[in-house]
Amino acid sequence: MATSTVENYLKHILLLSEGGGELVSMGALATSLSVVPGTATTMVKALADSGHVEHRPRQGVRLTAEGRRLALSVLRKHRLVETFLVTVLKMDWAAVHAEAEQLEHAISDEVLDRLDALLGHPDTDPHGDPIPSRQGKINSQVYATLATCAVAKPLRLVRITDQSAEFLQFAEQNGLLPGATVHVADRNLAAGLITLKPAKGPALALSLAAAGSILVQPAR
Amino acid sequence: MATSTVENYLKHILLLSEGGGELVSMGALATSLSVVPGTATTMVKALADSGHVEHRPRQGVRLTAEGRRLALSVLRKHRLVETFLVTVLKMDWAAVHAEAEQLEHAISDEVLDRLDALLGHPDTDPHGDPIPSRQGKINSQVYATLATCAVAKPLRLVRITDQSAEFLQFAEQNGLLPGATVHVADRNLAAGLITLKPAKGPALALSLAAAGSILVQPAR
DNA sequence: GAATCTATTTTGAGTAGTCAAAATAAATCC
DNA sequence: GGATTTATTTTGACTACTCAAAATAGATTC
Ligand SMILES: [Mn+2]
Ligand SMILES: [Mn+2]
Ligand SMILES: [Mn+2]
Ligand SMILES: [Mn+2]
Repeated sequence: MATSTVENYLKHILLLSEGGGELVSMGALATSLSVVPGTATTMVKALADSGHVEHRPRQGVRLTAEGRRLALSVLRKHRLVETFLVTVLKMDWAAVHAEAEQLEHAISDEVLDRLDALLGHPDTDPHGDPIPSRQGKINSQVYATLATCAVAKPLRLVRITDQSAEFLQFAEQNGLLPGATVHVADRNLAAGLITLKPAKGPALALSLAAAGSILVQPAR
Repeated sequence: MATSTVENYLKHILLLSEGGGELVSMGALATSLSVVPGTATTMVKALADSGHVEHRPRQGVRLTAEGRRLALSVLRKHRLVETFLVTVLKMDWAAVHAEAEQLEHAISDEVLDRLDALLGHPDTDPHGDPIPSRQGKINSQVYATLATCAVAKPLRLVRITDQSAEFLQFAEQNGLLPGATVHVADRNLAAGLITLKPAKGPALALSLAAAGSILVQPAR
């Protein structure tokens, strides 16, 4: 059995590599896992020995097929657990990430399957993050963000990629949940902000950085 | 935070000490945890340094108030998780022990409270094991077993103390679930077995050893 | 009151993961 | 092309377990 440390390394490599393909630098991986770079190097070499990753010294890491399989299974657990915590236990969507970070390592495949069925086989979690299928398929569709989308067109909010509790709380307060309908009233590159008009509720201003972590698609 | 190893040691000490009071021998503890005796000694000394237990060299261990508090909280998580797995996810009651053994270390107090509410604040788990309250109170009532109870009197089945998957499967197959009504038709000390008559279903024979792991109380 | 048996403890060593700090390689600057 | 900056790797050390095997303390037997 893979330890939870191994599972975390693989999941972070997957998330940092745009789906598993690109090389991930030791620095980025170390930062993402909150360890020092030397630790990441040491662990990645062990992961390479066990066949979970390919390590190109001085260049980065990449998942092997087996590593990717395991990483996707951890990600599936993480996101199904988040969904359960929000939809069944009615927990705050800003709090569930920390919980799922632990539970993803403690849940068996058997429990996961039953959770999946109980939830009606959802394909996204409460944040709009795609849930990998049992077979390891994951929706990798590329969406526009509020920083890059068309102005003055109706949009459906798809996903919030900034997982920080503060941002999620802010988003919820302003009705910015996946499924909500909005449009960008104005985008001012010079000032570095956009004005957003939700279908319901008052207009609000967002920095381009914040806008960039909200994914949308054309509505209707 | 206590590691899951520490949590397991404390929980096993609690379970082996009839509620936390009596001294538990290193041998019994080591067997219960599936480690060699030297390992148990080493860990118990560390646990004593951190104030979770009192170690009487050559005699045994006992929980401190703090150790007991922590052990009860782990036990509460274990049993509420088992209850959730059986009543919500409809899992086999013989399989949930292994699952809960992991999940008990990954569940936060916040999630636990919500699980408890979802389940309607149960006071026993699917096996009839008492669930400690949030405050650490636990029903320590002493029950008769099918090996010691009155013969030919109506009985209500209270609890199955043998947690092995085989025995639980056997019990379920024969309708021996907590709440079931039975009576002991005959007890033959010489042959070492009893004949049990469930309210519904055919009579069946049980060894005294097996009978001793089924707790009952007078029905009606 | 020794000799023996049994449970416990100690010792030495190994695995998994981590950090601090020094060494090294690669990229960038002049 | 040589010096400097930056990222990565290596080294040495530490924590939290764990086991095998030797040492020891008690209890039991003769
Ligand atoms: Mn995690
Ligand atoms: Mn999510
Ligand atoms: Mn456990
Ligand atoms: Mn139980």
